[in-house]
Amino acid sequence: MPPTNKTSTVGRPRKFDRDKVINLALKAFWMHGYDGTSMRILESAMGLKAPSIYGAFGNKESLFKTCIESYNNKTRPFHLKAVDQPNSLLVAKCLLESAVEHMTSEDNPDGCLIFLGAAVSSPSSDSIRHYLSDIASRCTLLYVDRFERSIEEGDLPKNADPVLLANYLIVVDRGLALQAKAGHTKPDLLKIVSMALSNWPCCDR
Amino acid sequence: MPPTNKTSTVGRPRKFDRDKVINLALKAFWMHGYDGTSMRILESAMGLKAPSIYGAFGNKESLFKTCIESYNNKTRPFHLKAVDQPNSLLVAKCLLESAVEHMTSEDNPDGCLIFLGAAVSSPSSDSIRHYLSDIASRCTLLYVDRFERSIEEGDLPKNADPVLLANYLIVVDRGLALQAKAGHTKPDLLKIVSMALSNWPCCDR
DNA sequence: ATAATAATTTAATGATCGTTAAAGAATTTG
DNA sequence: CAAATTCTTTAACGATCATTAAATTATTAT
Repeated sequence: MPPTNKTSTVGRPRKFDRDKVINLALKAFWMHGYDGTSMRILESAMGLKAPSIYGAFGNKESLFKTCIESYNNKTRPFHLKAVDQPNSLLVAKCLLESAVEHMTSEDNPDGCLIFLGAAVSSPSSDSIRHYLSDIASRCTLLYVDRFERSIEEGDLPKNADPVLLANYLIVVDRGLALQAKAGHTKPDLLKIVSMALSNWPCCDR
Repeated sequence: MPPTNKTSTVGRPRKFDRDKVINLALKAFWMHGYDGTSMRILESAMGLKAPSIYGAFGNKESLFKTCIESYNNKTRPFHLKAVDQPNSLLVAKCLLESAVEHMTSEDNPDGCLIFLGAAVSSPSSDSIRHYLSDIASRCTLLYVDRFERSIEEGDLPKNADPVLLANYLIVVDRGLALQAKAGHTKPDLLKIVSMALSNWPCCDR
């Protein structure tokens, strides 16, 4: 049985909120990356001692994956909102603009946990990199499917390449993440988004 | 006096070629990033023991900076070739296409040392991140200047924004680097380049 | 030859890494 | 109450981190 947020009915109850400390750990990973976030950093970020962390989450890698899961749950609505837009240009616009919002929000560290985490590859964390790359791939597929629908619906030309369009968006998205991490501001990034969308092959507008 | 490639005339001569081991270290950093590249990795990559490395390069950080310098010297010709193109579209095309070539070359690790190195930020390597971000900024400026010239020369409209154009290229460049690191192939990336350039605001063509 | 110098080798340093054993504290069950 | 269970705390584990001291080796200068 996997660990849940509910403490067992017997024994000493935990005195921290699981979701709350996941969020704290998430921000630590987001700031420093997987390798850059030591257990000492996690301890102070989460306000817990190592054995409590291990008791609740297994080890550092599974804590990281738990954080990624939480991160995905939080960002999924943005993707669903994007693919729910009425045409492909609005899909792309919605994706990139909420990405910029997400990457430059006051409440969050700069950049994107998934994209930037996949940039690192210490030998010890190759499995982390592949894990994150897989997530990015699944995310791309969501947009490929959406653009195939756009071709059927006629808001993209018949000869449009859904895979290319989706990959293009992901490349811009990734680039924005690195640019945000390098300290560029939200207005600057939004200008780039609008330029990146000015070549979109719409049929209607 | 800073260390040079020439061994002092007196004392035991070094038995390794400085430039050669810089190149070996460079590839190690390129593969694993600054933090991910331990001294053990460097020792085996360079075929040297730690004290020889320290003797020749100071410490890990200054070895890294030496590698970056070498990397810059090797990539500078590509940028100079790009800004030497006759108009801004060709400048952009040359930049992105040689970037893809560079990031997916058989001889090199995937991605871009500068861009991806700046993605990480362990507390210990914040200075590294800023160092790399500065390099990227200087690189951007090169293209800003070039596009200002393009406006004067008339191959960009008078109302074009050179800073935006340069930043757009850098964002795409950074995105391509992450995409390459995630395993995407050269043909895929070149298709994205051509899409990324299809919105270029040329006056002539 | 001897002295001086510098690179290499071996082996170790203290710090920090992720992880865990052992003991103490808090709760439910019988 | 006592027993059982589970979390927290303290303190440590071996491994690895970047770095260096000391001894050895190879070369030039005298």
